[in-house]
Amino acid sequence: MAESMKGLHRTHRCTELTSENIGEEVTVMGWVQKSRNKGGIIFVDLRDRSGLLQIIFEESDVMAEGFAKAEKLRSEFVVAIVGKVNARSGGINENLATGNIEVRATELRILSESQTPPFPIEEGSKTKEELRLKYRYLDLRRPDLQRNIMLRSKAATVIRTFLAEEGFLEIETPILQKSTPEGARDYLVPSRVHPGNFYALPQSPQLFKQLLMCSGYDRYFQIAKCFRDEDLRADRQPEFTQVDMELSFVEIDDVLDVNERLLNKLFKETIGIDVKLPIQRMTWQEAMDRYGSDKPDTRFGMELKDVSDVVKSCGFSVFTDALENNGTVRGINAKGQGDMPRKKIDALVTFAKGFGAKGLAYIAIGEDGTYKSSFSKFMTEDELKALVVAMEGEKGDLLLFAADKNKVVYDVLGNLRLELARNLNLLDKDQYNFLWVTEFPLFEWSDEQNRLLAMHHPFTMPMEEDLDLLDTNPAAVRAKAYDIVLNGTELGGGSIRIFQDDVQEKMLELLGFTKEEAYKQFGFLLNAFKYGVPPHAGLAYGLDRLIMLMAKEDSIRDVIAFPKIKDASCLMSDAPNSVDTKQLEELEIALALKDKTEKKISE
RNA sequence: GGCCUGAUGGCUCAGUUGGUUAGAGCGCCGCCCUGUCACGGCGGAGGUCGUGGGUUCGAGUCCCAUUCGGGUCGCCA
Repeated sequence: MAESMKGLHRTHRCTELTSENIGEEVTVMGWVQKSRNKGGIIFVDLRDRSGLLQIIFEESDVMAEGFAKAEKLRSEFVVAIVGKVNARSGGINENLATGNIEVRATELRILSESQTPPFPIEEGSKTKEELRLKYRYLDLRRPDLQRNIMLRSKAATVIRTFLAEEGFLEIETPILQKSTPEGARDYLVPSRVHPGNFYALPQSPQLFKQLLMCSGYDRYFQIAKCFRDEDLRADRQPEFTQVDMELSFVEIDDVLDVNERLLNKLFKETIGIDVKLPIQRMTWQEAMDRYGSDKPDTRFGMELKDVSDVVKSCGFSVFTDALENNGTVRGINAKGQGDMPRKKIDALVTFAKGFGAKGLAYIAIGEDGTYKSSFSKFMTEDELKALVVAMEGEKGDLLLFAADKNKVVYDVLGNLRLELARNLNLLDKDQYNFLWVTEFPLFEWSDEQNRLLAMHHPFTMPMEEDLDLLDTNPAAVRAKAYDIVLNGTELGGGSIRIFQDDVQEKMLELLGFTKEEAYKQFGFLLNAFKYGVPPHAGLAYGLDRLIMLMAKEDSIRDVIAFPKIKDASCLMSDAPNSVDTKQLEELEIALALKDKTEKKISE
């Protein structure tokens, strides 16, 4: 039977008690982690979100009735205990923050009983995530998850405080928005009042924050929920949180500066890490050339080298054909991996093929200086040697080459580099390497849609130097856009915005919008730009990823209280679900389901 | 949508080339124990091996399909 806590007030969390409290009467409340019944004496580890505290029950202190109750305690019972803090007369427990004290109970109330939980509530759980997510409310009791969630709260507080001190205003923007065709797939919300019409959940507060700049709020931020109806990954959820900001009357350096100071303060105050300022900057082109990625992990080297010139007249047609087709040949040097077994190299080849490579050429340099190579028979000894020299290959190294269109080569080697680093354990989670990547291309070409797409978004300002290219060679135009990268993860990104309606119209035109379509989609923004708009810029962080890296987790599910699984459903609540026919009728929505889904619905 | 991978008591796993009553640790239940903290001792319960077919004298094990998870490519302005 559950008892009332009437008349009791919790005085401390478990680990708020220290040896300084010895002799005090305290009231603690929490969950039974573990009960150890020695017969005439019972030890209970009490748990709350602060940690563990040992409670000791003896009949001389709690009376026969209290002792009888204590004997009934099982894991996850919720209890209130009044007692006196004592120094431990037994040995101290070095593993516990409160290991040198214990509370000698004088009163016990069982506030709530518990069934045996379906999996152990403990740190470092080995239980399948599937089960933990089904019982997420129990999973969230585990210390490691509680630490993550508390870290997240702390981080949000530091961010709010910092930005407020810097003159940013926290302003909310609508969740029910207008759907736009650019970018990710929208989550749609049907309108009852306007049958056949839909709101979209925001992919980001982009347009609204720009309008806030038009309205003179000059520095805005928001910790904003965003939604994208795309497939999930370990670091991607359909709903996620952005730390979103926008500033007026600024240039790139202003934005980067305030954000560097934000990151510095954030990492210092949450996890005690010193972020060295200024943060390194690298252009997009340099990042691609050196790391094959626009979000390079700079914790290790193994940089790409362009060897196109070295091999342009060699006898290996894989290389020369690629060069003739406007491609390049580039390589990476896996130092000291020359003795990698054939089987592992084959696995790397398979890995590379997953990123579009037709194959992967390699030279393994033996400790005796001899070459083992997949293409030695197509090259002269001198040609091979020149290639090894170009790659700075030494005895015992493994050189890996990709030859293809630039995009493929970057992608293959960039990912191969990461794969090797993972295999060779080169990634130190205690090291935090920040990097600004700047001067992104304004556009990228879509083969699928046969048109230019905005690489960042359609409101990104081109670099002044490249404005002339908008008419002649738009694909070469660079943008005033920047990403903040941490250990190979894109933490956030932003740009200087277009604030002239004519440039914005031009941009939309290049993206394939007619003027009419542009106004239909973004008219409220384009019109706003006609009434005096300050130069402005912004940046948004993926808060989940940020916390994931700070907590050294591999999945953002570990820093989100109630995450969704791969198919975007919730294992705990079973969302999404089918709805009542009446609800659909109200919305004037009829379903045209394909067989597979229909079956699922009728269940 | 493609590829890879997993599913065996409550949890985590083992299960040899197909061969009797499918094992272990932890947990759980009962009894005992006044200094435990990975408590200890004794005893006990608990599994149609994700599901459905097939091959076979015989399937946890082989084959096919399917469900439910995870990773990844596509996708993610």
